[in-house]
Amino acid sequence: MNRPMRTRRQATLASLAAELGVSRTTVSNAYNRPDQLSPELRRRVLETARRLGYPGPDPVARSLRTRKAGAVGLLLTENLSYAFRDPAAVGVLEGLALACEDAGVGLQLVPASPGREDVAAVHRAGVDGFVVYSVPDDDPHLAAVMSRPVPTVIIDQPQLDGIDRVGPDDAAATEQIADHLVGLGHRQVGVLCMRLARDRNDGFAPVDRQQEAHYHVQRTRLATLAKKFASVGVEWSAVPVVERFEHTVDDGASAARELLDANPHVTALICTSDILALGALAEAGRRGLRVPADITVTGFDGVAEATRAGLTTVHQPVLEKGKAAGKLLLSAGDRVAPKVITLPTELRVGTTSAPPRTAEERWFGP
Amino acid sequence: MNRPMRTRRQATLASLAAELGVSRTTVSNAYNRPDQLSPELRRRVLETARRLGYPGPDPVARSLRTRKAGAVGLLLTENLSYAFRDPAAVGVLEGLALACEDAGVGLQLVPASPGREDVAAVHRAGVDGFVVYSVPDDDPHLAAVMSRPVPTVIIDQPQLDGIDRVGPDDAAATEQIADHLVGLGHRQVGVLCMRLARDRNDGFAPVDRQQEAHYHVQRTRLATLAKKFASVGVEWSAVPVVERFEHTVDDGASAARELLDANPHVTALICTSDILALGALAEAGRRGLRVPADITVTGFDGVAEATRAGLTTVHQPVLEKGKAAGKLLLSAGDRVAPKVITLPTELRVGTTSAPPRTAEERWFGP
DNA sequence: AATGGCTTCTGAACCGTTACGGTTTGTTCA
DNA sequence: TGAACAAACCGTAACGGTTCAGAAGCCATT
Repeated sequence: MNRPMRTRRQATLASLAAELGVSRTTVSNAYNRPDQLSPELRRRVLETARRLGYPGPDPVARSLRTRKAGAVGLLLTENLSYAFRDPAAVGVLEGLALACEDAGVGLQLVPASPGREDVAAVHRAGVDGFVVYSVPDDDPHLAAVMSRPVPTVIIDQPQLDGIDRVGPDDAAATEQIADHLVGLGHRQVGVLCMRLARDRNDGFAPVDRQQEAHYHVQRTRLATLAKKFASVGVEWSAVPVVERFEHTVDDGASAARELLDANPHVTALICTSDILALGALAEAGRRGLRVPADITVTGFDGVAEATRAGLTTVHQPVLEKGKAAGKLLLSAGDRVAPKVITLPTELRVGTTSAPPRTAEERWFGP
Repeated sequence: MNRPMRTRRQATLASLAAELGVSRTTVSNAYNRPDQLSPELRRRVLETARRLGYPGPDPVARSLRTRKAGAVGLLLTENLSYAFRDPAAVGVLEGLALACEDAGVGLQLVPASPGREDVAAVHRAGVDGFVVYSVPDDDPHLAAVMSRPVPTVIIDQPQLDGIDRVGPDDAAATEQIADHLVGLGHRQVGVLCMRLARDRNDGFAPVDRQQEAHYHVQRTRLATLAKKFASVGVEWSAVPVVERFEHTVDDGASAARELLDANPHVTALICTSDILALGALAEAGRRGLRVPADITVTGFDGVAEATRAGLTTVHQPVLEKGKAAGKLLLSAGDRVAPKVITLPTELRVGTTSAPPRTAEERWFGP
């Protein structure tokens, strides 16, 4: 405790009313509807409140009565650090926070611990709605949110029956980058991707694991890459895909190392996030591979760091994504049918992609 | 609305009890104290709940009765984008979120819009305590938080009477960097700082504005620099200090430009944040100034980007700062006296600081 | 047969507020 | 002079739970 402990029970609206000899309604009005009572009485109420140390109507009691919590909940991935370390996630968070601020409602981060399946926090959260971001399809927290009788918006998740959704067209975005690489002539590619399921698997991900991935975004991107490259004759099951549970630049680098050690002839590293791609660039540098002359590296998301590094990537408006989700949630109730917002993506060709070296060049230099 | 609208009024604990022909207490116990009723009855309760679409006890009503909201509020600077763009702030946020997750409580970002002095959101937030971070001393939201009868912890603020506080020893940290620069021989220095008050002033900040700064951290850092440099004979009022309202790399660059245009003989740019320092580095590069041969640049905070850039800076454990604040808040009540946690700082000499060039070198090259 | 100790369930009080539909008082105006 | 109306204030009934001190029933012990 860090404030001078009030010796007796906190003053309440009722005790204040009693002290003043007015009804509780009047005190309530003094705070909420100044036009409902004379300025003089209001002044007296407020002054007595100050004298008695009454801090104003209790927010929780008010919420109960008005059936408005004045906050929305955000459920995000099991790993909190991920959300704060990934610039794309921070962008979404910021956009969401901005939308909430605009509307004057709070944004509550709901704890969703990974280990203990402690869904209770979801039930305990006093919020008027939920935004769900980057959660695996089978996460029990997601199910818990769905069981709450409040509006919900999901970001970057597969379409759920009757639920608002915000996200880019991941398949189209992936096609853009795939077309770019195919057009440049790359056929021997490798992929670095983020975690595919809730269990840890730092290493190669076989095709079945790719197809069964619980993270919608990763699943879609991999599936689209597979389709695109298969269409130009690449046997996808032979394409190395390295997965990382954690999502850091260092993990991107180690994934690139693992992939290149086993597949030195790869001409392009396709990364399902910019962060991983930045790591791949670092690893390429360490190996003395020039980018893009010796190897092409591409990312995903188009975060500021990637732009600065000249990374070829697909940009998506992460801030807008969060904002749109917030607005959607806060305008629920106006609608009757669920709404889906698809955000535009844009291929940004940087300085990290080029045609592959020919076999000759590879042996004898350019 | 995005869920099949329940045609009639939501089921409540009472209606469920009535349906089952048991008391409300028993239904409540089915959810909160499974050991208080027979497994068989509990099963029936839960099953009937499912059938009736009862989502479990209402969080707000529960909060009212138990007097626990299960969330803590975070009040941060007027500018939300700042909090998400500054890696140091994100670190604090992450630490705080981790502490909250550990304790299973939510973390609610309380909207504190800059323009409209809408303090209502602070009063409306159903939280068990507040963390206040990086808010100007005279912000009305801060006053509003103080008026709420809940524990509060402040980060990076001046000591407030009877309030827990977490922060580095900014004065000591600043002395470290000042001593380093003085030791190298720098006497002609310039300073880039963040906003000093709530009004915008992009430009030089005279001494009185520095002294009256409403942001505690900035005020302390400037005051300590002034003291240190004065002690070696530098006339502080002649030292150029450029202020920026926004806190971005670009603003750091433009501030450096403004300062160097007016004071080309400056040998060291002291920045009160790493972000500004990164901008200063960029501007130095644009001018063809070599760092540290031609000019020394230092930062503050020790964020990852700064380390990567080899910036000389004072590191402070931002993640720990947030964590400590969270733990402190969540353990309030155990204590009776307010607690102050001072975090260690560490001078990290990178590759951006060196002795100043002599006048000769400046004219004729090294 | 009385006593004590479980387990299981209940009744009533309470948490602090706002919504709703009034009543009272005073002023205006035909 | 009295009808009409606005301003100011009030009483009651929720809002949806949790909690605590028992009551009822049952069994084992003394």
